[in-house]
Amino acid sequence: MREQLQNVLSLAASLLYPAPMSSFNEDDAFEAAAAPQSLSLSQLAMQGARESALGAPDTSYLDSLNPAQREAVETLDGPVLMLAGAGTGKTKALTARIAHLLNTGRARPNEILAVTFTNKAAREMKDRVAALMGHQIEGMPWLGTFHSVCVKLLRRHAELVDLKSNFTILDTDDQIRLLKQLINAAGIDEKRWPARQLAGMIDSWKNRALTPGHVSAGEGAEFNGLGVKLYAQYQERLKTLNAVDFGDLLLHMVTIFQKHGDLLEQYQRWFKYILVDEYQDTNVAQYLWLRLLAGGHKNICCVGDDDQSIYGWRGAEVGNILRFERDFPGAKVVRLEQNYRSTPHILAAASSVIAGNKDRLGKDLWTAETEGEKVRLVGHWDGEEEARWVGEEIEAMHGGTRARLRQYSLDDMAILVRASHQMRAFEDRFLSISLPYRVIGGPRFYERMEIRDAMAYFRVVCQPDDDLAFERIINTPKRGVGDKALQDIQVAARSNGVNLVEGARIAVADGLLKGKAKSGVAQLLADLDRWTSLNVQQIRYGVEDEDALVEDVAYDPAEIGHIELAERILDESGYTTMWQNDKNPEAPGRLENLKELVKALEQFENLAGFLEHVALIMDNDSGNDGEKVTIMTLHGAKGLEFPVVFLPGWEEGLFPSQRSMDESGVKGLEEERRLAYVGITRAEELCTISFAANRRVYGQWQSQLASRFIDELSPEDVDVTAPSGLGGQAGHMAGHMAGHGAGRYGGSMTMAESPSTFERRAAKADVYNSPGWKRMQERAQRNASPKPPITINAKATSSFTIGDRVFHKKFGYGEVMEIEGDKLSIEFDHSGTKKLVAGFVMPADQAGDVPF
DNA sequence: GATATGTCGCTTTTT
DNA sequence: GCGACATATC
Repeated sequence: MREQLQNVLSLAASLLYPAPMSSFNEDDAFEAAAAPQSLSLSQLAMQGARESALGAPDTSYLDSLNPAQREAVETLDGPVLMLAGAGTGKTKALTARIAHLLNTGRARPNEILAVTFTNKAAREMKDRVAALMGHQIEGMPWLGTFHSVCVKLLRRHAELVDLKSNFTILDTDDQIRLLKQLINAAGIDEKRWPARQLAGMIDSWKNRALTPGHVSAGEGAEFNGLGVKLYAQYQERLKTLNAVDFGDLLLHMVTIFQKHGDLLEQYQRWFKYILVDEYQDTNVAQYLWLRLLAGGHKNICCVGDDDQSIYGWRGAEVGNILRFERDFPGAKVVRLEQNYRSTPHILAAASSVIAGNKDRLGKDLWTAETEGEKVRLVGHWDGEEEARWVGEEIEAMHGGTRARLRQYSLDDMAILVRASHQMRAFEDRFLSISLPYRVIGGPRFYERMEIRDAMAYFRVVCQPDDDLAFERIINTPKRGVGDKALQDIQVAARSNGVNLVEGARIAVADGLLKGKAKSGVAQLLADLDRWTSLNVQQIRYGVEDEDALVEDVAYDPAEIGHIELAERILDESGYTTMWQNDKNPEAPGRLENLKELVKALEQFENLAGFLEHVALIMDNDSGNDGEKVTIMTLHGAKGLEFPVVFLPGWEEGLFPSQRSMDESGVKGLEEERRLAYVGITRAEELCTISFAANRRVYGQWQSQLASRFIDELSPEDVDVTAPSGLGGQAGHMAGHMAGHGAGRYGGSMTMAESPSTFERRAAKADVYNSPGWKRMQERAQRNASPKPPITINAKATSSFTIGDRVFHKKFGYGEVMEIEGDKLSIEFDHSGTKKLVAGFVMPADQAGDVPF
């Protein structure tokens, strides 16, 4: 009770004395962070509600828990490791635990640190806690992803690592561009030493919380002996750009906590309880960060499943979960083993696969269910047939015409692939049969060129030190500024020790630029100044809370809102005009996207807030319109569940991925196996695994071997299903291939023969003995004979005559107007007249064969 | 400096 | 079989 009184008092204090920037003052900083201005009333109301709840706490949320879950929820103090198998209700337990902490008065909402890996998980947790408590939990500012929590902390203490609190968060693209510059400056061949690779190395160092000074000599000498050196230079550049990358968010906070014990102690005291979701996915930096924060009271509850650790390639350490008990002696370990999601066969099949892994903490999943279909296994001739078959299955199940099975909504069905390039086959097929689908994790809205360009403008306006953004916009739209002019500006900036915007100013003033370049840059600078003056810096970083990142700022009526500002930036810069004048068929779509971007701004108070959101939340759960089949990667599917799941492409090299095995050997293979486990356990009622004998890889036909994971499935839980509803499509396939082949490359293409290796594996999988397989084999042979070898020569197909309708990938459809040798003059329907080499276009009727 | 064509390398997985 | 980047040509 005394504590509660204190809480209320300090809360009141926080309202009277705003927190100073970047300082820690326990009495007010956290309060301000968690419960500033507008929340005061609801916060106080909640305090009251809880106090009354203390009299007769409503703990009905405990009633629906099973004994293990209940134990995990009620063991509030001290370290707890919750080993939660797939579908065992771990989110339920986790949220009940938060509710319990609040309900028993152990902590106030803003004293609980709860971290997840994805924004989705964070959102779900927030929603479910709210549902349990019967009202919105407004004061849980520290429930979020590792990254978003760290951004909040880092904004407050930025100066401790020589940053300003309005630092920019760079995405991978910016990171790569920056590294490229450094590699070029170091005078080594960027071809042989690609920036991507360096980025990967730096990432892995950061994941292990290694600053340049801590990288071992051996590792640092990688990358042509320059690894650490470039890393150090990169960090220096980030500092001058006032920017951080993703890894820095964690690493800087670890550094700060390690260096400033007093600050750490204050945070240790503040975060009374710590909860961690998906603990098996934590990397070393995250682990250290958690260990530092939990170091005082050790009230840390980690939830995870070692069998679902699938992010080793990103630096996740399964070891973290395996040694939890050593890190936190006396830890209580609770196993959640009752599965509420899948039918017995699905569960058994998944267990039989994962049993192949060593070093497991070991869990025995069980279910009270008794009914259910076996896992289905289907072999196909090639990837396109696989897609066709899946499409037909989905249609049948959607129509409710599958024997023994109920009718399913398209939303109930998902296709989970190993690698995103597998998605195309399904997309193509579904488009041609008009089966609605949604792709999760595809190219994202915010990664589109026009969106990144627009955001680069916003970035420069918000944070003028952001040279990368400036480089992006300086000649977009064209202002007559080429490489030469940009170089002059860079030199001017460097020799004066200023950012590129200022460098450009100097270059204009000193007459370094001439003609078009000069006037173009001068105009841009004038525009930037005007926009900047209109952009009120409404954020006071360091005093923010989860909902309102913004201090109340008295608006000058002369000032304009950020939405209007954004529109003006895009118009006045000429960026909108640029796309309006663009004749490419995709230009209208890009303008649409820009409109959407401006619309998205409505949800934010200002440009800076928007930029931060975009940097951290690369969500794209748009398109909730109507039923759709979901297509996504296995990684993306973790944490989700679907009544019907298709797992295509179970072939050696693809799944398990060759690369994974080459790079990480047995460890890599085991991670792939866990991925298989994750995939199977996503299914509630029906799980269908498939593989193809042939697949096109890099445009080359390759024969495939059925995956070793197929051998590992327990036979008694699997039905070998014959592909059905096929036949008579040889002509279509040949035509399809010709359509592709007539494209740009057009070299010769030979269809592989049916591989005997495949047959051997198939025999093991018992496919070979099934009537379905025999039929398929026959059919395959029928199809195979007219098909390969097909030799296509681009030149041969390029005999056009005047008046022919043709198709070009970029320019769309058009008509041949003139022919000079192998050059055609084509009048495109939407892109004007162009002169092109014949090999670049295909007859319009052939193009019709190719979806899009 | 901008455009059209050629070349290379590549595909896991993402906060 | 695609896109990023380099080169050639205007």
